[in-house]
Amino acid sequence: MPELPEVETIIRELKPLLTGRTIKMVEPLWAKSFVDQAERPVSGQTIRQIRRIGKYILFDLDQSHLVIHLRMTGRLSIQNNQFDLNDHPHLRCLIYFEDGSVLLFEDTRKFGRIYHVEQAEQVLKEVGLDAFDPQMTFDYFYSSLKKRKMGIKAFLMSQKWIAGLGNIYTDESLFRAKIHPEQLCTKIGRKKAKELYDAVQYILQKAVENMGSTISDYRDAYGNPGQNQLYFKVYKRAGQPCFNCGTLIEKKRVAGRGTHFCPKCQKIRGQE
DNA sequence: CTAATCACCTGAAGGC
DNA sequence: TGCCTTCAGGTGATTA
Repeated sequence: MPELPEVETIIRELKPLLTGRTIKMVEPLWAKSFVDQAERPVSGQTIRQIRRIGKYILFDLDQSHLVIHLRMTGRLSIQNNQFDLNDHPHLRCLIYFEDGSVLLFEDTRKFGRIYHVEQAEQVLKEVGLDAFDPQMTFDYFYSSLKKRKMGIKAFLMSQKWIAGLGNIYTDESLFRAKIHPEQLCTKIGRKKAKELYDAVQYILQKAVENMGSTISDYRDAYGNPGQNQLYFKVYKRAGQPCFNCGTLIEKKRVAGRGTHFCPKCQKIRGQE
């Protein structure tokens, strides 16, 4: 479910509410949801900083880190008082704070994880620079792109060279840049790559402004859906006319994922 | 190195 | 109504 814009929305909401709070204890309700790989106990530590790298949420504690990935259906929310367990059938982990508040981790499909580690790198070793990292310049983007002998969709999705894009925003970015998802990276010239870089920044920024996209499961920390799904140009629009040219949007499996694109606007090119 | 296929899970939707 | 298949905002392991 959540890609960069959804995760960004959630951490912006959690930051003022949780920074400075001290953890009393963590209670996993589904054992796999909480992975404790740290020597030091999590209890008694205070959240000093909340940040994000790609789709990962990081709580920097005094001596260690909580690294959270929501995968497909994970949700985080804060309950300040008594909450009714009956309202949360997919509750997987609870983080209790000294002041009486509780962070709920709900996750229907049980793919999400909360890692407790001494070093965040233990979890993030395969994750590249965040799409919004100041070091993610066009030159950086293009130099990693032109070396890869893979399709452009696989490149954008991998998280290794640019972190934060998932299936929705990859398809939307490629449509905006008018690049076919199976276009080989090595065949994308500097000019076209710049259009893609700009498209990625634009698409992600607009999605953050719209508080993320909700297809079915995604909710922010207050339980609200996003609004960005109202602005999709290709995602979930198979069989509907392209907003540019009227050609029907196609759906095809690319890089293992259902991929939406306009066959006329997004042609595979030999070079450009 | 890259691509493809599972695996991990649950629930919704469509076909018959 | 019910059964079966397919699909889903993700990633990690394994196999060609």
